Amino acid sequence: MPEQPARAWRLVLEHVERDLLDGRIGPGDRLASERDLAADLGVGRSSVREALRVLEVMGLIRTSTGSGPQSGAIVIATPTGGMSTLLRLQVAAQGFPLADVVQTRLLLEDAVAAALAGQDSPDLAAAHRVLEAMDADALTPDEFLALDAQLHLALAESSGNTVVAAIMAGLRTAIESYVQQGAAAIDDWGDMADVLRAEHRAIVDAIAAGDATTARALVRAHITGYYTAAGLTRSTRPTD
Amino acid sequence: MPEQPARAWRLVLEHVERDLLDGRIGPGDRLASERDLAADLGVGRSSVREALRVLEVMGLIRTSTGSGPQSGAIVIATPTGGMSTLLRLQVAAQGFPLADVVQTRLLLEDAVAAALAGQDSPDLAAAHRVLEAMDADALTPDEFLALDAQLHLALAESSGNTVVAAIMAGLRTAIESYVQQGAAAIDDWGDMADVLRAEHRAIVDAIAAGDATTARALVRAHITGYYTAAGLTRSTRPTD
DNA sequence: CGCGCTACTGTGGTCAGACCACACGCGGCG
DNA sequence: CGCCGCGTGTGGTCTGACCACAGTAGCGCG
Repeated sequence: MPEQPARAWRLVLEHVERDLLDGRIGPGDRLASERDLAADLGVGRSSVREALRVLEVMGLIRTSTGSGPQSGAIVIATPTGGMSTLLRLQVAAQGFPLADVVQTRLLLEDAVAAALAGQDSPDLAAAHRVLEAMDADALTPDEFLALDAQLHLALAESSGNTVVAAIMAGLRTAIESYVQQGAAAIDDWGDMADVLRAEHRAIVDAIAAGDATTARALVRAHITGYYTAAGLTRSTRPTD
Repeated sequence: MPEQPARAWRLVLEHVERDLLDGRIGPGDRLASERDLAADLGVGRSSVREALRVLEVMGLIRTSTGSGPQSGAIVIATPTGGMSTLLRLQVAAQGFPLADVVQTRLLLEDAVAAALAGQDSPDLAAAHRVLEAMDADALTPDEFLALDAQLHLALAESSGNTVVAAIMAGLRTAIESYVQQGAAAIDDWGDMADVLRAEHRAIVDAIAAGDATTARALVRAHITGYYTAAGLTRSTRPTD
């Protein structure tokens, strides 16, 4: 073991993780105040803050000012935010090629569709609500894409796997700016929106019918089709 | 928009992300010094540090003391570390049920095996090296499991999808302590190790033969088999 | 006695300044 | 010419201070 030089903020991070693992604290509980943590662990308050900042960005805690039961750092464990931030930054820093992100999304969407189709009575209520919202006529591309993201996320959540849902949301966020840029490159957005609407309904119908094979195929065609049209198969730059 | 109260550290985070997206900085480049960043953005140095700490934990930068070209904060973009930390913490905070993590891993391993089997000449050199290392007789369960992780990771990396590889490494880390605990619950570890060795070779052989269907089936059996034996199908506690 | 307002207390958020250990690199010394 | 030492800039940490904020306790008034 290289025996890290025991950075103070890491001490705090490990302390909180230990408390979580041992069940001393859980979702909804308050962490000790920054000043108390600093005193307990023998580190400066700034080091405590650095650790809490990490936990906050990762979606583990929520911090609020003021006093009372709702103030301070509270364990929330909402993975989506942290996953989105991580993937978005990694894509920005070129740690993740765009193509790999798209491919991974394809893989997960495919699995989600198959899993849902295999369920006895998949909960498609949320998906149907979004489908109806997407029928509105006066949607801008950004609004439409936001609903599109909501639909795919609703399907992922219905599949019951929180990890897959969080990763999919993160992947989606990571390439959001690229997708929006791609939408601008599409000639007739109205046509494309109609095509996407039809594809969405076909996918949901196939899932409802329990036809996993068809659902998978439709999902693959839906995603690859859009990305090809938006020119996302080759590397693009988001802003310039 | 709720218009966040513009927290100072977030300003720094967005500034760095912008620089990354616009290509002003990239892998290998140095960030401005903490003091310079603080002065440029009009925030305190502690706020800069909180943002950099987040970037460091997420695997975006590496910081070193001293002077010279290798000192300071350097963009590295190694996603594995950040993904592992995120997933591990979320599991610890009960944001991710263990079952979902296992299921997601299964899904990804399955896809990796199929993708590799579909390649013309998959690069299995790394996998073979690990296979040989696992043949050693005097391996403790922990050592064996570490090699096992290395093998699965090698396969994921060979598949060429960095996102999938990073996520798989992260999932593996997240449940590491549970897996180790499960190993202790297995009656005859020597037998189990032999079974695992045989399964590994069968998987790699199926991939080399280009038999995707067999490879998928073997992978599923391999993983579910071990998790069942280790009692990881129901919720367990890592330490008590 | 009861209601409402105020001041207090404890929280995170931020900044400024100080000190340390460290590593590079330049310049002087042998 | 080579080597050693100190200067300089870096992150790492701590301290202390101040702010805004929210809940609460207590006081004063009706």
